[in-house]
Amino acid sequence: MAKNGNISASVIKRLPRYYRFLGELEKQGTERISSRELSERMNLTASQIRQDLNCFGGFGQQGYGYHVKSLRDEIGHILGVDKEYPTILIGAGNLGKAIALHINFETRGCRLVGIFDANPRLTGESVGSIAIRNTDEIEAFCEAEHPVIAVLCIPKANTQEIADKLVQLGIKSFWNFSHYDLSIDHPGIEVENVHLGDSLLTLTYRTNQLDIE
Amino acid sequence: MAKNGNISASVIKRLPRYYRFLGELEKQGTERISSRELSERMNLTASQIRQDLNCFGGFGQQGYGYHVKSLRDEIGHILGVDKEYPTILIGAGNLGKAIALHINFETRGCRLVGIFDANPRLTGESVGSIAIRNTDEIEAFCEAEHPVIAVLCIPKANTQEIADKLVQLGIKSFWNFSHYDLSIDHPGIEVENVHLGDSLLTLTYRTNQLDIE
DNA sequence: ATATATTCGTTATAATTTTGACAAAGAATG
DNA sequence: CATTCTTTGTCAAAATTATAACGAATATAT
Repeated sequence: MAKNGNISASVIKRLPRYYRFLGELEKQGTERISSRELSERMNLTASQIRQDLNCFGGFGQQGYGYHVKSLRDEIGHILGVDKEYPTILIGAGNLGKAIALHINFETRGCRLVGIFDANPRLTGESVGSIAIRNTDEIEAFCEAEHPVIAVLCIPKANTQEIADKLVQLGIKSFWNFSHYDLSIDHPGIEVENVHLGDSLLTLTYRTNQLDIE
Repeated sequence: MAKNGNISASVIKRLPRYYRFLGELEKQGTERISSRELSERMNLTASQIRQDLNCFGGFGQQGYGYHVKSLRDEIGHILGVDKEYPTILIGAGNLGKAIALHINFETRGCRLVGIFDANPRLTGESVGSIAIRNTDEIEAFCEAEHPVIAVLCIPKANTQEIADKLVQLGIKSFWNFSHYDLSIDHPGIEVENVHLGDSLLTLTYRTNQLDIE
């Protein structure tokens, strides 16, 4: 049933959104849904939904549609929400703290196990239930806990250096919030750069266009 | 020179990144750069860079390349970094505060002029140099200050309702961090949904693939 | 001053992504 | 139980996006 070949990035980017919408439907008690109805709610085409889902398998049934709970479970499994990748966060400034508190890592296959900051005055302070450790403890921590994912909320100047070091320590994936385009040439390392500033700038552009047109 | 027709979203999304890289080059004292050299630094093709830039005008010169400072200024102008759109932020929780402090609004054409939260215990508290006001003051504030952009850092349950109200009060653009896909049907309203959870989930997926393949 | 090398802007080609069409499978109806 | 309706999965077409190719303009070197 699973015909997972290699899935394009465009499809992958839509999966979490399907997962969310199906979650809402499930919460509302909806048992089944057709691609047409889902497409209306999500503001895309039914054809695209069917084609996206068929990258992974025939989850639907002709004349019926999709069973909401089963489909959501399938997509969740594909995304890996049932994993528990040990995750560390580097940089406990405003953004780092907010990410640590605001993001539900557990429901996304991650378990936040450590927070680090270079500022010794933060050492010992807690963010939620997790104590902030000093950056120089990272190495020992990694050797003991083997984290797989690192969230980077650090200034751009240090980012490449720290990331390279973390690769040596076994980190496989980076969720990078620093104002720096991280790229790691090693194969088998994944990077997700989040550029909030870029996101805002595209909105400024579009706001600007409203006035012009 | 400016042949700005209607530019595709794919191009727009790359502009802030060009702007950043050119800023770095300028800071390093680089005066000129060719599309080839820039493409190597940015990890895309020279052809794409030339085609992207030519959506807006011929900023380069054969045999020379692009003048870094001029090109950066042009792109900045296109994006609207020289604007001063009055911007308000709703929701002064962890994420809202972090965004207010962490994002440099001024360099992106925005001026953060007000922060609001429904929790009365936060009223009067300050984030950076801006006092938190109670949500019920939004209406009067908008009538006095005419903000154009709203940053939403609020729970998903209230998002649509608050956004609709803000549209009535003259807000044109939304930078939406709530776990809700905001869509406004009015023409002339722009929405940039930022789904940090979705971003993490795509990383979980890719981390998962590393193990499988 | 001439020749050679660079590099852009633009057009053509290729690749990717999205949309549309329709047969087949199953559900609903009378 | 046969008929009609719904809706999927899949294939084909269209649209979009990215890459390559190349003439023309300019810089650099001899």
